[in-house]
Amino acid sequence: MRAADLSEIRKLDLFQSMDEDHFAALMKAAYFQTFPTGMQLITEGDMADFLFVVVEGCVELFAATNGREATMAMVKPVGTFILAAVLKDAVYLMSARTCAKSRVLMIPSQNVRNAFVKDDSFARAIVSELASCYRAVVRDHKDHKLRTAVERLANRLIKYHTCQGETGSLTLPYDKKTLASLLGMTPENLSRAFGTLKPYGVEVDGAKVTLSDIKSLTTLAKPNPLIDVRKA
Amino acid sequence: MRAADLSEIRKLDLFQSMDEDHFAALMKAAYFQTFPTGMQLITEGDMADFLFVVVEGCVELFAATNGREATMAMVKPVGTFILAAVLKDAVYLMSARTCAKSRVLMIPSQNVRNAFVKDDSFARAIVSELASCYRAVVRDHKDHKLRTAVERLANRLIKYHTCQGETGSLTLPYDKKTLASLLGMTPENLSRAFGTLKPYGVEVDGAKVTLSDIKSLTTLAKPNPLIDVRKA
DNA sequence: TTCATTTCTTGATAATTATCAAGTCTCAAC
DNA sequence: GTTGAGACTTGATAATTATCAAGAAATGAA
Repeated sequence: MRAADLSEIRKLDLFQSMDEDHFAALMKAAYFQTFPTGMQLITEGDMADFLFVVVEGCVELFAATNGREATMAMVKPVGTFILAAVLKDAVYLMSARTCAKSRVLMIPSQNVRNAFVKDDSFARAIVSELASCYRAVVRDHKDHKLRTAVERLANRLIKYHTCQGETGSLTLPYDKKTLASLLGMTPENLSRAFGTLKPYGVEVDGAKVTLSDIKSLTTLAKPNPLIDVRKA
Repeated sequence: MRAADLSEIRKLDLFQSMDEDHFAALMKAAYFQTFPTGMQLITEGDMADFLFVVVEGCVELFAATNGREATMAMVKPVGTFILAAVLKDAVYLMSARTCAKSRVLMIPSQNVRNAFVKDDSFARAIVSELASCYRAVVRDHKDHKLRTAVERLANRLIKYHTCQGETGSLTLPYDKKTLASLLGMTPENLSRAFGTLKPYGVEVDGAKVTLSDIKSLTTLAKPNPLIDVRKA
């Protein structure tokens, strides 16, 4: 691994306050690789060999059963995935594929668990990350159990709008097929949901969305801080 | 707190290998209380004051927004809830109420975080518990994104049947309204879903369900070890 | 017991969401 | 340019799920 990469990784929350020796040991065992778009990194059901850290690009977590497939989450820099499986030394519950050219750090599970035991600071960072992931899934689950598809879309648009600086317009971060699956609907329904939101000032042109009546959109969406995250 | 209670709690996975002094300190600050049925213990949005451990009885985790309410999970002995909120020193994302007379251990958040820092064994147990909770929510989320209501019910029945000894019949552990909400449907729809499963050998009489054709029910349900848990 | 409450079920209907089948559009390769 | 693939949209239709209303069954208190 290059020195530049190392110092970059060292800055990540997960490793920042870690002991120097422990960090070096961890990195010695790790792989830092660049993957092209569309590369499947892990498959649900496989044993958790590595902890993954997305340093650049974007990774889609998805799951399938009985011929159906659903996008579970999108991991952006700097985020980890399948931390729980690594800690429990269990199988992955989700598959992962890159949805952009991505730089990914792969740390062998056993080394993560070793470092976890040896390095208290690392352990705390891991727990913080795991708790965050947990809360994110709970939010997502609430979103799905308590809202209709149109409401989920409306809230998602408000979220993107907020994150992108509240300029009155926003850019969808993923293609519509992926966004649809993430929101738990079919691509056809996403199209129609955008149509439903037209009277609320939502205008779509490709990946660009303009919100001309945020007040009425908000009235419809009823965003809830206990479901919709501020950051990211 | 009574000595008998103390020794019982000490046996729980979470505290088992904890240092004696640390355990004593934690328990000195804790409350061990019995609550009647239907008591609301926490409300989503409130700051996480306590970590809860259900020692006896049953607690329902639920969430609400915009006039709608959904059961998110049921916590049975011995299980914790809102661990992530406590560790992150954040607000609860879910509310909780007892759905039976319940004995609950309440440990002040700050004490949990202190013990977490001081006691490595406790920290490891906490992480294991948190990772398990995380994986449980992921499974639940997959269940909802990848299956129809009838499929969710069929798999749930198979799960209960397995847990209760595969005798050809099972007892629903919650009332049907709660079960419906847990499965993400209305009570009316649960009734109809049971009707749909009749041709697959599912006969309902109150809380008792008999499965006379498990093979055909399984063919319909298509249980998946990456969604449906073995234990519990 | 009786009454009242709650739980559960059933029917009718509406809303939501999915599926199937074009059709348009963009974009890149040839 | 032409072609073809993939993304997206739209319409028609079907399946799924929810809502509203009423009735049956179980439960519990007086």
